Amino acid sequence: MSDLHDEVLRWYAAAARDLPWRRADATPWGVYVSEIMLQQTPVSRVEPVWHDWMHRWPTPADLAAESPGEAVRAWDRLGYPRRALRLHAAAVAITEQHNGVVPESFDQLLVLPGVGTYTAAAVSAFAFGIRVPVVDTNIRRVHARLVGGVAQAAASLTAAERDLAAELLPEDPSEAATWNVAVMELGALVCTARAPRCGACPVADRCAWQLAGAPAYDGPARRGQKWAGTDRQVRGRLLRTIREADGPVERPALDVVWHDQTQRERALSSLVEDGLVEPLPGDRFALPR
DNA sequence: CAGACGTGGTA
DNA sequence: TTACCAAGTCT
Repeated sequence: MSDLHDEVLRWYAAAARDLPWRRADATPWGVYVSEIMLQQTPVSRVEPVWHDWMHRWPTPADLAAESPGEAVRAWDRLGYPRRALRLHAAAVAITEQHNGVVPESFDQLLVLPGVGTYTAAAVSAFAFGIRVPVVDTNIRRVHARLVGGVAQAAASLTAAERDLAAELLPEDPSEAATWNVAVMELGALVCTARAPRCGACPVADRCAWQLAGAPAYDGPARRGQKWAGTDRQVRGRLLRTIREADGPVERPALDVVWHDQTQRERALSSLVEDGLVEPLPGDRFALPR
C-alpha cells in the first residue's frame, strides 16, 4: 500500500461519519436507496427519509408492491421527485428480473432506471465490495486539487479524470472499496468546495494545489441554476399540493399556486407526462396509482 | 452536450 | 438578499 493510500485510509478509519447506509448491517437495497436519495441532496436531509423507507420497504419487493404514487409521497421534499418514480421502477425491475436481489455488477446496475455511471459504480463498490472506480463530485474535487493542482474540477467529467480514478484505485479489492468511500468522505468533510480545511487534511503535504499556493479557480464563471419563475418552481408547488393532500385535488386548489395560467398548465402537463401526476375524471389530479 | 430537473441550508 | 452548494441522470 502506498503512502497516499495509507494516509487517506488511516484518516478515514478515524474520521468517517457513522452513516446508517455504511454500517455493517446495511443491506444492498439500503445502499441502493441511499445512493439515489443522495443524488444532489445533502446527507442531513436524506437520513430521516431513508430510515422511513427502510422501515416501510425493507426489500425491493416491498416497494414494488406499492403504487408509484406512494413512493412519490414518501419521497417528501427531497427534491427531484422523478427519482422516487425511478426508484420504484427499479424496485419492480429488480423484483421481476433479478428475483428481488439487487444485482452486483456495474453493467447490470447501469441499466436500472435512475442509475448512471456514478450510482452503478457506487452500489457495486459500497454494497458488494467490487473493485470499481467511483467518481463523484467530491472525488473529482479531491483529485483536481491533490493531483491536478487546481481549485475545481472541470465543468464536466473527462476521460482523463476517469483514467486517474482508475490509476489511483488500490489493487486489493477490499482496500479499493474503502478507498472510494474514503476519498469521497475526504471531499465531503475536509476538501470541501467552499472553505477547505487543509489543516485537517491527511495529504496536504503532498497536495499539488497546496504546493502551488492554493491558487483560486481562474476558469470561466459557472452559470448558476435559475429558480425563481421557472417551470421547476411551478412544478414543485403543484406537486407539493397534490402530495400533501389526502385524496385527489380539485382544479381550483392548483390554480392558486401560480398566477400565470399558461405556465401553470405547461407545468401540470409536464408532471402528467412524467408520470408524477395522474389526471382523473372530474378535472381532478392525484399521485399515480 | 448544454439544459432541465427540487429543495433548503449557508455565507 | 442573491448566489452557491449538496454522493447525478436523462435527453
